[in-house]
This record gives sequence, C-alpha cells and structure tokens, in this order.
Amino acid sequence: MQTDQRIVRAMAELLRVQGYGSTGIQQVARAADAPTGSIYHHFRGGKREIAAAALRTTGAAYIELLPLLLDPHPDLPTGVEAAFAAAAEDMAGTGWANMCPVGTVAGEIADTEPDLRRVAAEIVTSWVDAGSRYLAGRGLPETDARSAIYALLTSLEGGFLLARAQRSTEPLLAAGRAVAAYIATLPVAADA
Amino acid sequence: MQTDQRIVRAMAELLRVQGYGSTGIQQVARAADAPTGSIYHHFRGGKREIAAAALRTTGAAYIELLPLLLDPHPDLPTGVEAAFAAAAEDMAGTGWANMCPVGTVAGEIADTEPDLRRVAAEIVTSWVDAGSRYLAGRGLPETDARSAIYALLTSLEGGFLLARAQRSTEPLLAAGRAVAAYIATLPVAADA
DNA sequence: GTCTATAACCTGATAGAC
DNA sequence: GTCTATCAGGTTATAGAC
Repeated sequence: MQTDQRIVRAMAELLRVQGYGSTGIQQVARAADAPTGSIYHHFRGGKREIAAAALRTTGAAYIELLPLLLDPHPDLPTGVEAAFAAAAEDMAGTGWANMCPVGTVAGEIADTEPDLRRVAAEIVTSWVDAGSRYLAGRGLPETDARSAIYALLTSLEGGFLLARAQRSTEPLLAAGRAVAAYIATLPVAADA
Repeated sequence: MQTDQRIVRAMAELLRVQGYGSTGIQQVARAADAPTGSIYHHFRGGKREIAAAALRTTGAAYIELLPLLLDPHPDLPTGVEAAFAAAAEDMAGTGWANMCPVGTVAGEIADTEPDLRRVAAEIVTSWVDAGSRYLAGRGLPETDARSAIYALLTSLEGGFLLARAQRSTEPLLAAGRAVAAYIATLPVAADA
C-alpha cells in the first residue's frame, strides 16, 4: 500500500480507538511505518489534514453498509433490528472497539477544531441524504424517511457510545428494537 | 467555593467541551484559578482522579433531570418529545456546547483509560437503574422500562453528538419523535 | 521522495521554599 | 496548605542531508 494511504488508514484506526486529542503524529507515523518527516511531505496540513482525510474515507465507506445490511431483509423493521444486532456482535467480538471514528471524534473537536467539525458535518449530511433516499426507495414518505434515518443514526452512535462504556451489547440491542418499532409505526414501512 | 470544588467544576466544563485527551492540567488550573502544584495537593491521583470526580458529580446531577422533565407531562410520549426539544433548544442557545461530559469522554477513553471507563460504566448503569425505576413507576412493565430507558439514553447521547457536529436541532428533534413513538407502542405507556 | 535530526513548545507530575 | 520552579519526556512541525 502507498505511504499516504497507510498514514490515513493508521490515523482512522487511532481516531476510532482514542480520539483526536490523544492521537499524536508520531504515533500515527509509527503505526503507518513512516518517518515523522515523511508525514509532512504527504500532508502539508499536518495532523488536521490527515484526520480530515481519515474521517472522509471512513465516512464514505460506512454509508455504503446501509443497503448491504438492510437489502436482504423483506421489511425494514426486521432489517434494522438485525443490523443493530450485527453491530453489537461486531463490537463484542473486537474487544469493544468503536465502529465509527466520526462518532469518537465529533464530540471532542466540535468547539475547538472548526475545520474538522465542518468535515464531520458534511459526512453526517451525506449519511442523512443517502440514507433517506434509500429509505424512501423502500417505500417511506420523504419526511418520514428523513426522520427515520436521523433516528437510526442517533441511536446507532449513542448505542456505540454506551456499549463501549458498559462493555455490553444491551444498549445496541435495545436501541435496535426501539428504532425498528418506531419505523414500524410509519405508513407503508411495515412491509417495505 | 472551595479550591477542590472549583477544580472539579473546571474539569467537568472542559471535558464537556473538548474531551479528556485535549484537556491539560495546566488548563484546568487556570480555569479553576489554582496553581499547578495545588492541584496535586488536593488530588494525588492527578488528571485521572479529577476527571473521575468530575464525571461522577455531573452524572449524578443529570439523572435527577429525568423526573423533573417528564413529571409535568400527563403521558410519557409527549413528555419525552418535549424533553428532547428542550435539550435541542438548550444546545442551540449555548453555542452547541455538549450537554453531557460523559458522552464526550466515554468514547475517547474506553480503550486507553480503564479506570475512567469503569467510572463511565457505573454512571450509565446508575442512569439505567434509576431511569427504568422511574418509567416502571409511570406504568411500564419492567423489561419494557429497561428497553425504553436504553432507547432514550442512546438516542439522547447520539442526538447530542450529531447536533453538535451539524449545529442543528434536527437530529435531537427527530430522535425525540422516534423515542416518543416507540414508547407509545409499549403497553400501558400511551397514557402513563 | 525518503528519512534523520532537531527546533520550539507543551505535557503531567514533583520537590521544596514559603 | 499555598504556590514557584523545574524535571523528564512528550507534542507539532521543520530543515536539510541523502
């Protein structure tokens, strides 16, 4: 793999686990098997620019999971519940590492790193847009689709947070049941 | 106010805004109007111990808000929706500062600071216990009450996260509607 | 383009005078 | 108990040899 790709990947992994403030450039360099100076050759913007690239690539990758996880299920509620259960299994199986660097980082830098906050906002907006398009395609009215994807995303990020703190699958499983039940109350969705 | 209380309060405020890794002891000292050395006189455990104390005090304060916010409303669903709307208003009015240091910190230290992770887990567990007791007192069956408080907490923490990233009330408002609709599907809850 | 060495500064923590 | 001065090691970022 190319050096700059290794750097971005290492940063994404470290952001996921320990956030932005606690992640050092030298730590990224070690994890990417690159010397310190080489990092600034590839990313003149330094730490911030690497973090922005890491968030963007993982953000783009994650939204593609939504159709992959929900398409196999005949109706949305059971699909959502299964997706949350799969996320819970993944977390338990990987030592409760967070699934999403955007979630780990967003809260911590929202007031102190305006550029990164804007990147996080773009990613979330892209998730909402793509997600509500998908849900509308499965039969939800447009405004309901938008509410539903927000409900799904907030529950998922909050579920990651509590599951990680408690080292338990229960928060994610309960959140999945709740989102599924909510979507089931929306028109047409019950068998969409 | 006593010096040690000022230190804990300053730490809580900084944790809320920028998380654990980015918060320095000297920064806490400045915010608390205390010299660096004085901090280690009051808290021999240093940064970790102060952060633990800050999380515990704010965690205890937050769970007391639940009855205050929900008691005035005749049924749970409208109460929940109003509480999320109030949280959204608060965030918008305070420049999108996070409402909850536990949320900002939990994700970032879960793998790197075992002691603090355990503190966060205790706090979440106390929230779940007190919250499900309250919801059971409002008429929900016990297992439903536990699911419902998890749904509420995950949606709230995730809502804070997305609202902060997007600087928008929409994530919290949508999350509130979803949790309210979910609780309305539970037995007895519709008019509890 | 890759890598070493280092600048300038900040970190958590401590020792010890007041 | 309060505060100053400082330690050893970390930080981001850069300059310049290879």
